Amino acid sequence: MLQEGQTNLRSLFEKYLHTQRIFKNKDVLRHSYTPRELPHRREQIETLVHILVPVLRGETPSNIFVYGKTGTGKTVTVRYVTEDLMRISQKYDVPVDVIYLNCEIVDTQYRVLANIVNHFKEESGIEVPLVGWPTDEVYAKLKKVLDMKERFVIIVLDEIDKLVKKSGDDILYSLTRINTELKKAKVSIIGISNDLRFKEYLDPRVLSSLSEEEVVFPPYDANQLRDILMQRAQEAFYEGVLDEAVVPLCAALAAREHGDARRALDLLRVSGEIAEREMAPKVTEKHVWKAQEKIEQDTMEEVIKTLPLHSKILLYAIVLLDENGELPANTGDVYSVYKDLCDYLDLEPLTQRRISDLINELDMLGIINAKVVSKGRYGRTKEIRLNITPYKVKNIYRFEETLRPLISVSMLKQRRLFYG
DNA sequence: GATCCACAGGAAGAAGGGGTCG
DNA sequence: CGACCCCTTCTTCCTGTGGATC
Repeated sequence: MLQEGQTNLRSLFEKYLHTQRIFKNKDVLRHSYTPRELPHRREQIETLVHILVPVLRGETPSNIFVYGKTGTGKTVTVRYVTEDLMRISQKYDVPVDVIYLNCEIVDTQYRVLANIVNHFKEESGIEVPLVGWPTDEVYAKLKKVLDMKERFVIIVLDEIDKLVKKSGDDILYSLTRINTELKKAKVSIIGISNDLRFKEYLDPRVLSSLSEEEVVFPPYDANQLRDILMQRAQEAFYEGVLDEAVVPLCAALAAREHGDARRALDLLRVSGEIAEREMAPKVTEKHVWKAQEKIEQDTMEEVIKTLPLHSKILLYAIVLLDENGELPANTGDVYSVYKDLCDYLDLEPLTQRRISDLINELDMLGIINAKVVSKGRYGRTKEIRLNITPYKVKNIYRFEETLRPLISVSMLKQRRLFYG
């Protein structure tokens, strides 16, 4: 029995092992990968280098504020330039430290300071615990650690908008002025943000010192995305497995979504994964379309999972109407089914006024379509349609304690609920 | 043209959570 | 710690409305 199971398993593995390989190195397509060349970012690279080059002459560089939408190459470019700077600085014997912090994770004043101090822990022997110390003591330690020798410290604060939104701009105020309190070390800051309005939240004093220099990253167009993908595809895939049309299609689809290079890379990677699973010899346009659909479905699934409870019940009411062939339905229909579902779950239903707003929210999220129409004599209402398959919704609810009972609910023609 | 349906969606305020300050 | 404010969610009450039908 066991013997047989083992052979089966082995042969199953072998079946996959010996099929055509698609990926040579999939990591090249990941967001975190820093390529050797950055196409179409030459201008930004040169600007950054120009701002940072004083370091090599022993002068403090300006603080830099970098902004642009997601997937425009901000992070990867800053990493590329700072890594190069580190390399060159060793050659010129200038001590430079680059500290990269992602403020989505390091999102409080304390954590930022602690992370910087701990960056030097091997050299200084000082380590700050992740919680517990008073903030000003960490700040004092930071000054001490930085000032242990002559050096330049470049602090990269990625997604700096998240930090400011959560913890205010005090930390930035301290950091931009820390140089006046240091004798040996010099600190510069590179702030990266994809929220342009974020500058409005800043104290004018912080803003002026933080954005001594600004570097803007415009979105890529389809041609530029194609170049980026081409370059990565060469390293990521085996020769000849990519159909000619694949890269241009990925680029075009991603360009439609405000020129997001991450999206383009995801598309290419998922296309390859789908082709691999299908054991296809080549990645074709067909796989790209499937990948596009899969990515959209995945994000949609994520959105539904995080919906508040009553929006989920409301969505289920629409799902039931859809299964019964009663879409498009209007607000009143949906509300009455929703109320019945609340009854069944033993929950107080929300008012129709509130549900009307929730319907608009689902519409904004693209899960449903709600259009205001006038039916003359028969009133003004919304026409509500479903944008996903009922099956997907049920699949998600299957894993949720409170909503699982709904899966066994169906609806009879007279719109009476039936629990089977 | 008047009527009138079935809501849309604005206003105000209650209730509750979260954060801040002295 | 309470007092305070702000924000979100939700209710109550309300006025407004496009166009088929009378």
